[in-house]
Amino acid sequence: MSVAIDDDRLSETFAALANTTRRAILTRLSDGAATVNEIAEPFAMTLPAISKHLKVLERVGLIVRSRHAQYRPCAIEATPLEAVADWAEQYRPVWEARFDRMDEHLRRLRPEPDPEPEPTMEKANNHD
Amino acid sequence: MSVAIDDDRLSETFAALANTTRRAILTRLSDGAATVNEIAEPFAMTLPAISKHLKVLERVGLIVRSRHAQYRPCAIEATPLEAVADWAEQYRPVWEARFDRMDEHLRRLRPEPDPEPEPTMEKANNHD
DNA sequence: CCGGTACTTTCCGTACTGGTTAAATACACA
DNA sequence: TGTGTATTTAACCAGTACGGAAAGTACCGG
Repeated sequence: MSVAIDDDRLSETFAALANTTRRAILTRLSDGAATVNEIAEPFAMTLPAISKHLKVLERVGLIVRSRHAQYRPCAIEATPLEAVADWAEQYRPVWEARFDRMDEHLRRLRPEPDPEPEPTMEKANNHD
Repeated sequence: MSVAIDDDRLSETFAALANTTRRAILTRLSDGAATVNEIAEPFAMTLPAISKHLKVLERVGLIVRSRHAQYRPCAIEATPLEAVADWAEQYRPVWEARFDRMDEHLRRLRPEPDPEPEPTMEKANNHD
């Protein structure tokens, strides 16, 4: 099941996850939805700071919010994490074969008595 | 195979991945190691900019570098991506069970106000 | 209306990011 | 030695991120 998302979106998602507080909030919410005050309680920072973190998480779709009286309960929405997992999984073959690549490259850079005059490296560039 | 890394390290890794150029570099390197000039070639930015991106990737262990004459070839090192995949996978039950956690929470948040004054909001200095 | 609770917004300081240009470093080769 | 190539460092700048304090908004209940 591929849930690939736009490249910029993926950047924003990674940026949202690049913060221990925000990841801790997601952990908290995976146990069930909570209000802002409930979420803030374990953290040593002010409510506005938490509010801003929630805004970041909401912006990338990692949480959804509703309203009930004064309360603005938050629930986790993990779909973007599936995209993150999918993105990382594409490198599984790389981390499972974790050797050789540098050696192979050095072999190309430093040919033996091979008649290759310069280390002009071919650009096997199938990216973009 | 669990490759959990510590929380700050994970933040740095996510931060390193929160940039399309750096992710494109990883894509390029998954096809094989390359020198800095080879890596820079497809990008519309100067060499120093690429050099800094490589430094970020190296710092979190996403690439390793060696030296050969003037060349500083880079190779991908995908182990941190396994940690990222593992971290995201922990939320699989959440994204697979798309039942409504919000509803359940709203049910718990019944209109009974429960007026308990809780002014406990100590602010230490846990900057992240 | 008022007062209280639950948040959010605004403003501000500080620090980091991502890019630039110019200069420095490192190495190979003639 | 000097020149060319590969790459990094330094200095700088605009924009953004993360925190706090204070003020603003929204809703409820009397």
